[in-house]
Amino acid sequence: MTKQQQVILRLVQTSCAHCSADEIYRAAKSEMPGIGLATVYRNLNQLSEEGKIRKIETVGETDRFDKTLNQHEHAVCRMCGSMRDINVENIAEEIKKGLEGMEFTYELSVHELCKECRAKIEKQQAEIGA
Amino acid sequence: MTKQQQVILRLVQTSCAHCSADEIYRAAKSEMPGIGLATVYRNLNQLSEEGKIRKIETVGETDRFDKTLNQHEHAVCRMCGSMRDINVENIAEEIKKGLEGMEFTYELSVHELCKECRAKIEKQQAEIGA
DNA sequence: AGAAAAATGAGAATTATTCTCAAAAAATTT
DNA sequence: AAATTTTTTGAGAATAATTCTCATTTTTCT
Repeated sequence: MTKQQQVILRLVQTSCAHCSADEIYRAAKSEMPGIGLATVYRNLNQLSEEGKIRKIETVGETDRFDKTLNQHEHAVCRMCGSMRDINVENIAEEIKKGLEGMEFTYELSVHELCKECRAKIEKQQAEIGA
Repeated sequence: MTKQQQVILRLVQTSCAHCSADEIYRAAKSEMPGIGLATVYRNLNQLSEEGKIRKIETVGETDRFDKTLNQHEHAVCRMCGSMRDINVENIAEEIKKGLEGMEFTYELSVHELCKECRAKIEKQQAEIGA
């Protein structure tokens, strides 16, 4: 673990919640002036792949990073961009409310493997096994 | 309604489902060679604001456009990018399934007005009224 | 038809993020 | 500890989707 990685991890864990890469970059820069933006991005992605931090991707917003690992969702303010945590269990309820009162809007992005691609992968694996 | 707008609307309604702006652009170009990309984007956004078509925004994917107006969600294949419709009523259920079996991943993007901004707006409206 | 308003198209601008690659740092081997 | 290999860094270029600008064209209104 390099010094840069340590600084970045600590910043995500201790400084502002729901930070953007750029916010982390500026914070990191103030204690390590030579650090590069690419390094910040590289490590943020790496740390989130390792499960040490969580990357929050939202439609229309820049990615943010969070220390909280357990499953929860986020709501972004249309005006000021502030982000707050919302509870997974309430989603269905909140969605229903939202659809009625238009108190909020949401976009659900689901990523899967479609039937065709699943079949393709299974075929490939069978070939390797043969 | 300009000719361009008519062509664009018709293409969304009749050609490929879940088209990207670029796909619409190329299709439009083949029957109206002079059309510009900016015009396609402009009209797609306008049409979706008018509620005549629907813009599908997804984390990590380029925007797509859909003729289907009623509320439903979409699932994108991680490998080939193909998109299929999924039913709104099953969201909570599907999310739960997803969390258990990791058959798919999802990102929920909620957009709202935070308390502070709501208060700000109400204050402004009160001032105008006074 | 003529004037005013709106829409178009070409290309520049924007923005967040990733990529490239030479130099620096870290890890490993002797 | 020196030498060698591997990994990581940092600067800036590249990318890619979308929006913006603005002169020109088209449409609308009278």
